[in-house]
This record gives sequence, structure tokens and C-alpha cells, in this order.
Amino acid sequence: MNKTDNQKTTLPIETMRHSCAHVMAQAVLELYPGTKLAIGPSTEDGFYYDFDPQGQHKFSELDFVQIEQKMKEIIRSKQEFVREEISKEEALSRFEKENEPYKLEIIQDLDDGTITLYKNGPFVDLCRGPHVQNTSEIKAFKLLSVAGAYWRGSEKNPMLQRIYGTCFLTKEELADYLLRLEEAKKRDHRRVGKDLKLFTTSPEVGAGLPLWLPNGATIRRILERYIVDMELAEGYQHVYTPVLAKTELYKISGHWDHYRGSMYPPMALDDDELVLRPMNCPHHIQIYKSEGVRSYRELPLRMAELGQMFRLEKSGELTGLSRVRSMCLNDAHIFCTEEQIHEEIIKALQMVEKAYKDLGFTPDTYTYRLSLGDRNDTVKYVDNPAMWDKAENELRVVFKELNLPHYEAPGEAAFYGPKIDIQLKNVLGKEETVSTIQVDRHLPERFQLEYIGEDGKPHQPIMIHRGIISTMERMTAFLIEYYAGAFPVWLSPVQAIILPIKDSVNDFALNFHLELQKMGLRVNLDIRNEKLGYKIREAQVQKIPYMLVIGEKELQENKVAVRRRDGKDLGAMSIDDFKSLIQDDINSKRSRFE
RNA sequence: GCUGGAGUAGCUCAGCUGGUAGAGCAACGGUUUCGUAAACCGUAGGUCAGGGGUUCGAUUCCCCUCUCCAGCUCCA
Repeated sequence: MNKTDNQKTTLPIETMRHSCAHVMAQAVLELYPGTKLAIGPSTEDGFYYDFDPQGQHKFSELDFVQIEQKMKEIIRSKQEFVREEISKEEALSRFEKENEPYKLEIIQDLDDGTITLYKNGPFVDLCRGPHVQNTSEIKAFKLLSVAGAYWRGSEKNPMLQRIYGTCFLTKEELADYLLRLEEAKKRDHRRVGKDLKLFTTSPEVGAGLPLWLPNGATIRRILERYIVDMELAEGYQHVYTPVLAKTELYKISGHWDHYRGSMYPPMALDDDELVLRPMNCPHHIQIYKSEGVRSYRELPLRMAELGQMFRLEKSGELTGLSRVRSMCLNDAHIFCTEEQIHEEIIKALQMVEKAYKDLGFTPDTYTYRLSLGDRNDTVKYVDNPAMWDKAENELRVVFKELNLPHYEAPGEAAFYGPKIDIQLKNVLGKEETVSTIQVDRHLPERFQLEYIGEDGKPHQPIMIHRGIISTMERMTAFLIEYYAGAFPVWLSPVQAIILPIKDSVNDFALNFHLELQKMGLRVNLDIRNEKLGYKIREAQVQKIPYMLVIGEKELQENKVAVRRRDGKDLGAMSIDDFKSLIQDDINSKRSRFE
């Protein structure tokens, strides 16, 4: 490897992808003249270009063969990329002449001064560059999909047609990437969820309203017990509150103004209106208020619930278990004093770390994000600069103190305050917010919360909203993909399956089954009239961690032959040995066999 | 919600330009009692997502609805 030698001649992959986007646009224009061009950048693992075919054509994947063919011709004809610098006025008149309305709009928004164009063959595009020197440098590319995209990302603007593609330095890298996409699809929680009978949906029940099947329900129950136990140990009090409330409650909280659009429509009841709740905080606030006067001695008051909530997400946003219209959140609200904020945030972060470790997430799968507000956007965010400064600072201090690597994300805060979000990367590399810790002085103000301080005077408590393992739906979706369905033993819907080889050992197997059930194991017994290979294959496909084979030999020796999900044969062992083996997996929450 | 694509047996899929459907696996019945990823034979299974239209005739063509997929937008 002579890296240093290559560095000058090897062009960054982004440049090549961007050039490839130009070539695609060029091909599209040749095939469909009159198509208007919008933008065409490189992305994390490819590129896209947005087109407006002026209603003349609708792109579909069937067009790809033709477009790719044309692209190959352009690449083969070794067209030079030439940079040209012109004035803004000249650029305006050029693209005016070309009749490119989107390009004109972009130029109009640019600063005065020189504007750069890139030209290859007959094709000219407004572009900052850089590009490869020659189209022939584009090596391995493939068009992937076509989809709609709003002009400038706003749903108020017309929708353009976006063609996605990718491009690599070598054919091998491209093939590798396509293979990775295929592999990722195999782990897709929707697919695995079906194969392993974890959850289903029904058109009669409705979109975005998943039904948990027994196997999925088992995983969920284990997760729920796990997190509730942790919270009780950490000084939380668990409550139950109803899944609906009067609209009035959300008018007071301010959610009505901010999120009415994604709340279920209210139902009329006598003189009142009820809505399905989109979050749990206002209910918890009512519990805080139920005592009348709270004392500083009660703080921090940590109130938790596995709260079922309902959000009317747009139909196109729904995805399996990770984006749904009814979900159960691992939610809690900590009512505390100013002085207690710091420690409570740290405690919550420690719970997150503990949970991730127990769930087997390696540090490279998650990142900390500080989600900030926008002082200029008083529509989306509560208008109270001092409050924002204070809360954002409190979160920054924690990061600094714990020396946690993180990044800041302006415009990602809740309407009432900033958040620490913990982002998990899913199989396709997409980030999802899972855990969150939020400092809120707004809702306590709206609901006029109070406690009597040491000084005998009333004060306003701070609320910390925090979620450790997110919604049961989203966490389960993530776990499915993270483990590709091969769950750690403690989470597995079925932890072991007993496979008798012939009828004559059935009684022995039955007793063994009872014995394992008695110790609380989730264990199946397969006494069907099938060959061992068949039973093993089926158990393997179901990703059951342990297969316990019982034949004549095992019966004689009062043992069991243990085969692990990863194919390893652990040989025959005494029943007690197997019990302690699997009990150790469960107790240690071992996540993978090595 | 928007743009594009799709929906055939429980699952995975085949079915050319209109003539009312097929395979493998699963299920069920039988034979087989078997040693680490699929024994053999047979049976049954479909309002071709739902509704409307064109046609002598629609799984196939057109319209509407539902659901799903990719992306955009959004995510308290």
C-alpha cells in the first residue's frame, strides 16, 4: 500500500459521485429533452439528482437501463470537465435563455460575484465543484431508485422526481455495497418480525397500529419488566393514567397549539371533548398537583409510567414497529429543584448507559446529541431566551463534566426546552432518537406548579422529561435488526427447544421439559414425528438459542446433547450442567455466543 | 399528506399481447421411528386486496378505496 503516492491521483469518492450525478442529468436531458434540472449533490453513499419532467414523463426504474446505457456512452466518450467563472448577471441571462427556472432561483439566492459553471461535452450545469477531470474517471455506478422530493425540501413547493444512484471507485466496491444493502434487507425488522411471528398488522385495525404476537409480546414483557425494575431501584414511583383526557388539558399545556395536527380528532362527550393522549406529561402533572401542597422534602419526585400514547402520524411516515400511531413509551417526569437538575440528568444518563450495556449495544452504535432550540423561531419554540440559555447550558455542563463526545443539533429541541438525545444507528446507518433527557421550565409555568421550599415560601419546580428505552415498539424494532432476530437468551421468546429423536424417549423428554419450565425457562418440546435434521432446521430458522437433542444414548446416561444456535455442538452434558449454563446466560444478559 | 411503485393459497413466487389460475414450503391424512439445517405418498387450500366501469368474456384494460414498499415532509 503506497497510500501517500496515491493520494494526489486518487480523487475523493464524493467528487466522483457528484460528477456521476452530472452525467446522469446529462443522460436524462438527452433522453427526455425539456426536463428541468434542480439540484444534484453527492450523498453519504451515492448521489441523486432532482428533475422536473414538466409532466412529459414519469420516471420509473424501467427507465434505468436506458439512462445507464446513455451514461456509459458519455463516460466512454471521455468528456473533459471544464470550469467556467461568470458574473451573476451573466449566469442569470444564461439560465434564463436555457429556460431553467430552478437554476435561476438558486442563482438569485447566491451572493453577488463570480458564479461557477461546469461544462462537459454539450452539458453545462451551475455548480461549485469540484469534479473529476474527465468523465472516463467515473468507474462503477448504478441507479438505485426513483422517488418524489419537494423542491427545496418544503411540502408547499412542487414535487420533483429524484433519481438516486451510487458510484464507487471499483466494481468490487460497488458489488460489495449492493451486497450490504441486500444483507441489511434481510435484517429488516418488518421481514424478521413476520418470519419469527413477532408482530402483525391488520387493515381492519388500521395502518400504524401493530398487533403484538405471542413471541413479540414476550420480548416486550421482558423489556417492560427490566426497565420498571431498574426504575424502582433508582427511586422512581410507577403510576397508571388513562389514555385520554379533555382537550382542555392540552390547551393548558400548549401541545394543542403546537401539535393539534398530529393528534387524533377529539370525540364529543356531553359538553366536553376528549382526545387520545399524544404524550403523558400533562397527566403526570395532574398527579403532582393532586397533593395540593408539595414540600421540598418530596423532591426530586420521580414519576414513571409505561404510557400508551396515540399520534396521528401521516400515512406515508408509518414504518413497521419503528413509526406507529399507537405506542407505549418508557416515560418519566422528574419534578425537582434548580439545585437537583444537574444530578438528575447525570443519573438519567447513567441509566441509559446501563440499559444499553445490558441490551448489548456496543458504543459505536450510538451517539449523544445536544438538541437545541432556535431563538429566532418563536412559532416552533417557546419565546423565552433566558430560559433556553439556562437550560442549554445545564446540558452542556453535564457533557463537559462527564467528558462525553457529542454533537450539537440546532432546531431539534422540543418546543418547551432543549434535549439530550441519544441516537442509535440502525442497520442501514440511519439515525433514530431512542433515549432522551429534557429540561423543562415551561410546563411547570403553564400548570402553575409549586412546592414549599426550606424557606417556607412557594417555588416552581423544574420538570425533567426522560425516556430510557424509548417506546416498546421502537426498541423492539431496533433489537430485531441489531440482532437479526438472534436475540440474547434473556430476551429470546423461546430460549430452548427439546428435540427427542424417536417416540421411545418422549417420556424422558417430557419430564425434562417440565423441569426446565419449572425453573422459569421459555422452552418448547418438539415431539412431532419428524427426523432430527428437520427439527433442527426449523429451530435454527426460528433462531432458538439452544437445541436439546435427546436420543437413546442420552436417556441411558440421563444427559442431554446441547447444540447452540451458532451451530456449535456442546456435546452431551448433565441436565444440571445445562441448567446452570443457560441460567448464566440469562443472569449475565450475555448478548452473543463467541 | 405528497411523488413513484406494488398487492395472485398461511409463506415465497410463476401466470406472453383479455378466454374465470399454478409451483415449492407450510397445513391435513397415511407410511416411516429416524443422531445435528428439509424422508416418502396422498388430500385439501384462491371473491387473483376491496368496490365500480369497459367488454360476449377481466387476475389481465380504466376509475375509486384500502394496505404495503422507496423517498420527500414531519416526529412533543
